[in-house]
Amino acid sequence: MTDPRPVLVADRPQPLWRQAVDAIIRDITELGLAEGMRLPTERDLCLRFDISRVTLRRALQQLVDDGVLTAHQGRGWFIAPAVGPKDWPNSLESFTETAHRMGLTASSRVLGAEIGQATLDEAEALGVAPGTRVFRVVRVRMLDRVPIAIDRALLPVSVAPDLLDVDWALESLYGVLEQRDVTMHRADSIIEARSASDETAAALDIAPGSPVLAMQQVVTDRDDRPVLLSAIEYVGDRYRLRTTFTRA
Amino acid sequence: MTDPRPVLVADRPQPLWRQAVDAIIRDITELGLAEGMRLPTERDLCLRFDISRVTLRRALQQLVDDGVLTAHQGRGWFIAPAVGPKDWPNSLESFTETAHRMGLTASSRVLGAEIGQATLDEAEALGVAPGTRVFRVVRVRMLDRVPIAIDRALLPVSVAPDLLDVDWALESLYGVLEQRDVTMHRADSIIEARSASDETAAALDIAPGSPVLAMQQVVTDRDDRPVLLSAIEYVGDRYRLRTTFTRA
DNA sequence: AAGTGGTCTAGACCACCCC
DNA sequence: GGGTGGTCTAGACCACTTA
Repeated sequence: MTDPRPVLVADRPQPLWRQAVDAIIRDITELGLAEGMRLPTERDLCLRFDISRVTLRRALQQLVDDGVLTAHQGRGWFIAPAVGPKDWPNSLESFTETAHRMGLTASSRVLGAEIGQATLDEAEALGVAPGTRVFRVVRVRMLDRVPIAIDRALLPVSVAPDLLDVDWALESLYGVLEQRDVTMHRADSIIEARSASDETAAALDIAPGSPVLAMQQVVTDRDDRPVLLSAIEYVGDRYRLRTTFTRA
Repeated sequence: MTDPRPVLVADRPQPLWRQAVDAIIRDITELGLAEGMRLPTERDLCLRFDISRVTLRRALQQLVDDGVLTAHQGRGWFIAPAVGPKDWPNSLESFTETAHRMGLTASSRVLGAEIGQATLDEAEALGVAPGTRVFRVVRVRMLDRVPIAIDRALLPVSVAPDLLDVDWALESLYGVLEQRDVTMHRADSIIEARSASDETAAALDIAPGSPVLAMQQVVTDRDDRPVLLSAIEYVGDRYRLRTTFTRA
């Protein structure tokens, strides 16, 4: 027989504890282990991965931080209740993603898509020079054909080219941008209640003056560079926004 | 001379690594170390706390998770850029605190304060039995005498006693609760735009049907136990809500 | 009593940064 | 080259759960 080879490779493209994290996640996803199920004991996992207990526990700790596992002293390690994006403190979701999560179909009616010049306010929010060429798209967002919101988005053409060619009635802005390697990491948002303007009311098929939930967002990438301005007005009784506030 | 005593006690009310975390935080705050300053080397800190390097690193890792420190390989440990409350993703602020931050004075007109029984919905949200004795207070919240919102708060009397004796026209609910050692850590919030009911409109001195921003919150303590239900309706054009969404 | 996770150690080697 | 953090180990003891 040959020597028993370590399950995890010895030379390190990745630290052993990182490999253990990946291996455990793979086990959970591939074996389809459900929430609440028990893992093998730490000592067994050490044998299986051929690593020390300290190293294994570093991996387990990481998985706790990631919300994958929980430990119960004297009992064992258990798979944590699955937290979907909805349980995440404040996940930035596109309209399309939210629709999917709720089992609905998102679509749009395009009211306008053009390339123009950034106004003073827009330029300031985006951190570019006034007059910079920007792409604008105005859409009525619908869930299963029901108009839910009117969405005015704006971004510098330098962020992503060729946006005029996209079929905005079907495509998701977030999806399109991510295809073009634009990362959207944070959205600073201002929210208020307003009366629908005549124009907005007509687009959304509601009475003028009806309450709408207006949200203005500056979306930035991982380096805090603004990539997108978004102004959405949701029909008051057709949308709810969820968020979480925490206190130090 | 006596024996040199360990800096950290040997018998453990707290794990050694936890004590090290506290000691380092104390150093930073008491010595007023500024962002970007370097800490002693790991080996020095081990000597000082009389703990092993593994244990020290457990503490340092915790401080990284808490956003207090950052490590640079080959260079040392550094104090992370201070994140003020304003940089905090979503700080939970009371109406009074927000007013202070903006340099305004918060006051209230009390529409009702009583002890009653929790309804089925309230009991479910609070995680108590229906009929549990709860304290309710309804207030019109004002900034510099201008009515801004109507606030309906509810909490089990078991959380804090004697709430009927408080002068709610002047006191802050958060302030009163914190005096009674109730910690408010998280507020899961649902936000929507609504038309003001006749009752709400009268209380807020606006036209019936005007848009209001309605926010319902379940406020929980550090152990995720619900301590407070809050339903606030803000006058549409007198309030804006700020929040931040992030993406994985 | 046996098994589980929780904590802790002393020592080693490596990768990276700076002089 | 010398100092720093990054990783890893084998072994020990404790606290908690379960039977």
